Amino acid sequence: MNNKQELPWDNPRFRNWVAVARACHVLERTLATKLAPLDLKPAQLDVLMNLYRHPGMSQHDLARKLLVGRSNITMLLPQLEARGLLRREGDEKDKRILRLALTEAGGALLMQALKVHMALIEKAMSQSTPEQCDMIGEQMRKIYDVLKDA
Amino acid sequence: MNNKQELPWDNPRFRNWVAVARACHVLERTLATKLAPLDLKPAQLDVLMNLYRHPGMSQHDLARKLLVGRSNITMLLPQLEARGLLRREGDEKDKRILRLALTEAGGALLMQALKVHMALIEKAMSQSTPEQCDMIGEQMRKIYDVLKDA
DNA sequence: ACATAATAGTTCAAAGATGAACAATAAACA
DNA sequence: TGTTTATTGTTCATCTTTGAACTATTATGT
Repeated sequence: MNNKQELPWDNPRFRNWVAVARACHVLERTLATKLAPLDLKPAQLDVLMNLYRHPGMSQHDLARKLLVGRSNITMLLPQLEARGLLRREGDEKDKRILRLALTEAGGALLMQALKVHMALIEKAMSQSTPEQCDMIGEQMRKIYDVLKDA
Repeated sequence: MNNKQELPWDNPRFRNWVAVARACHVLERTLATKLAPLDLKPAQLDVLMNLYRHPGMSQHDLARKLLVGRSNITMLLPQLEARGLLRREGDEKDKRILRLALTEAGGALLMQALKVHMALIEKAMSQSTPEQCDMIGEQMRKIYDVLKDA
């Protein structure tokens, strides 16, 4: 047997990444419960956030931003559209594309949800110094870049 | 309108946390595809890893380790048990409890999967210095501690 | 122009995750 | 002891997520 293989638990990179994953998981979970009063789920909040920042984006663009399949978007949007939180209108030039935008109500709900989200992130990240926080963000962006098309 | 509210995108903590979440998401996704040849999903690998480190743990303990509901475990284990990767046997003293342990085959598959997982994490984290890596882990453990019972 | 590729979005079936209600067992305590 | 409360694991209905077809539209190449 190849027992000479270093066990991952002795490897700092492994242990530290596990910590990242756990922190992510628990924050996502907590966010879900805190958003419940607004009748919003984290995935839906992600949609609203992206539409706020990139009005007029297509469903395909949105799916890529959210690291999610296109069909997921198709299933996700009608609920939000029915609640009057966003609009979908066909592109003039390319009839395949649906352009997405927040409605007024969508923007208002987003602002409420962002307060919740911000408060949670503040609580989580306020234990790090600004320098540590920036460094973490920097490293994570590197990770994303390395893996995004692997 | 309360436009004085600082928008989260201008807030370093927010931006940096978003980067963490995205890195996590993309790594999990990548892991899923790399694990596919072994017919293992990340959630199943998590089970095997925990049983390796904590043989004899109960399903309840496992659920808490994985930050997941007990029913999730109930649905997850039979597949792995049927593949002969783990054993479930009732506790002598407390007949409610099922004690879990890897089989030989489970351990062997785990070792294969760990190579894949390690390689991926190495690829992701090798861009950070050991000091940065440790600092990230340290901060993430703090986040977990703050949120774990919130 | 015409045939072929690629792209945007949808549909659908299968797999996963979740939480509430439940059965069996153990613990607390009167 | 007997009754109440907690705990463990399961079941079940519901909701998400996913990936593989599929349709409609646009781009590409000859």
